[in-house]
Amino acid sequence: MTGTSNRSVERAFRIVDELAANGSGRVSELAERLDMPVSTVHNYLQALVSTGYVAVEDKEYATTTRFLEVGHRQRHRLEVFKAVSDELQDIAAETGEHVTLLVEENDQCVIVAVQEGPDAVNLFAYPGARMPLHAAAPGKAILAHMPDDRVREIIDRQGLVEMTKRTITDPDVLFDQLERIREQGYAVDEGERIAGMVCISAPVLDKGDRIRGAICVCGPQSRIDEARREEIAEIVQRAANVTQVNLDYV
Amino acid sequence: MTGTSNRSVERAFRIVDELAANGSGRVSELAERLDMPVSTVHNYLQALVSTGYVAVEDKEYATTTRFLEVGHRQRHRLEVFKAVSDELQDIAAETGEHVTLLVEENDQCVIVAVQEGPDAVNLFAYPGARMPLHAAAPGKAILAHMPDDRVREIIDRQGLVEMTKRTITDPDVLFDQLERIREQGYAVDEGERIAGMVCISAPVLDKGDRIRGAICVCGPQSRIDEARREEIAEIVQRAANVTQVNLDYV
DNA sequence: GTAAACGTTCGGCTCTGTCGAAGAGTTCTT
DNA sequence: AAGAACTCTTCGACAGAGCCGAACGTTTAC
Repeated sequence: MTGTSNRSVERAFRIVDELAANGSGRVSELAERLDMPVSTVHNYLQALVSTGYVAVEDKEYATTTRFLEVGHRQRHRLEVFKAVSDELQDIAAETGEHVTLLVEENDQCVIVAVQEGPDAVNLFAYPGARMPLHAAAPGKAILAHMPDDRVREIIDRQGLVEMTKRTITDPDVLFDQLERIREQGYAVDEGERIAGMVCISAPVLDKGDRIRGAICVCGPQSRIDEARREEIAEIVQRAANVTQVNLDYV
Repeated sequence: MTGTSNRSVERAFRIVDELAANGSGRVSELAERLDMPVSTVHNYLQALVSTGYVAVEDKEYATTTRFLEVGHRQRHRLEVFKAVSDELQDIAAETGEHVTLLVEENDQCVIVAVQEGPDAVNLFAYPGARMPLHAAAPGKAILAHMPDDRVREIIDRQGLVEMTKRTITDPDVLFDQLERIREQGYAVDEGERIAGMVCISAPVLDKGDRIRGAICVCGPQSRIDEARREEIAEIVQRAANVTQVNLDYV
């Protein structure tokens, strides 16, 4: 949080980010894109290869499965991930839609697990995908159960970025909604993050009422009318409840 | 490959490895385990946090979901992963056992995807998990379709480490087996990597006969007799075949 | 309330990462 | 074929970045 940092570490991960974004890259290509000297990039890539986190084949550098490994290990230690166990799959089967488990991390809302039901639309949703907390149902469900001043801090740091015309960009409107979410026990968004998509999400709280994550169902607006929305809200809340119980016995 | 390296990068990833291995860690704990000065570890952790790959909560440092993200993005670019699509799930349902997709990376055999059938035994198998190529059916299936001198190089670099009493440790025996695997189209191991487990695996080749990965079914010896083994071999080979066809049309 | 353990900041020294330039390959053009 | 244009890799001298001991805060334990 203070100014202390390490240039090499920063640069190494900038290269990793670039590789992850583009799938792979060559020395000079990366050098140009990152605005670093070719020989420097070359050195970093060598160093990264020797760690095993990057591999090279025919001068094409790419991240290795080590990232998958580290990611999966971490996920398995996320208590809420263990606690949700088969619930996601059950909901996906029951609703047919796209089901996700999300947690808060670094002021953002991150997908931890994805389960696609038989009718799920093809979203760009994969474990690790990030989105702003204010701009979707799961994020709002999470914010609703954070202390108000923490929410304010997050708004200060991240702002209320507009993702679609319907995204909430006024803090007062947001706080009103959070209040309502607490009352009704679940959150809804209609195209606030992705136009034409409806998301319904219930928070997962632990024994001490601390927010641990959210379970979310997403589907196209055309398929999810008022009645179906309540139906799904029921299902999602039930799953969140089961998860909460599991959480306390882990 | 040459001596060129970068101490900071090495150290940063050593810390990441340590965090991944133990789930999380505190400054002094890591300092001791990695034999580095406390202040140095502190600096690195700060740097890592600022990259977003590590997060800290109550002095506990842990890797973030960023690793999951990078890993999943990479996986989606693995052609063989796309090509195998729903085959794994189908095999898992059909056989009831533990089904995996594996590829070669850095002289090792790495799990890319896991699908557990209803009767699957609880293996310590997750995406990113690594094993020696010579010590299990999928690795042997992969080796069988590499040029001989490449296999020799791998043996030279990695050795034939003994994992159980049945692991192949003699190069001649290994080469004989590879020959047989090529003839019969699939590989088998009986407790060569994990005592009591039988694995049956078929290679996935592309148009140019280059090896791209292997599909593997694992189950307890007690449940998989000679007849069932052939049955599974059929299924695995069929799936590998479908994958190969998909691969050529991606 | 005191002691012990841990986390964080500071700053001077040194070693390490840095990057230009040259060398070695590779691919495309003429 | 031979050159031109490119990329990758090696080398080495220099400067500034990382390093770590020690001092300072802060938390935990007893």
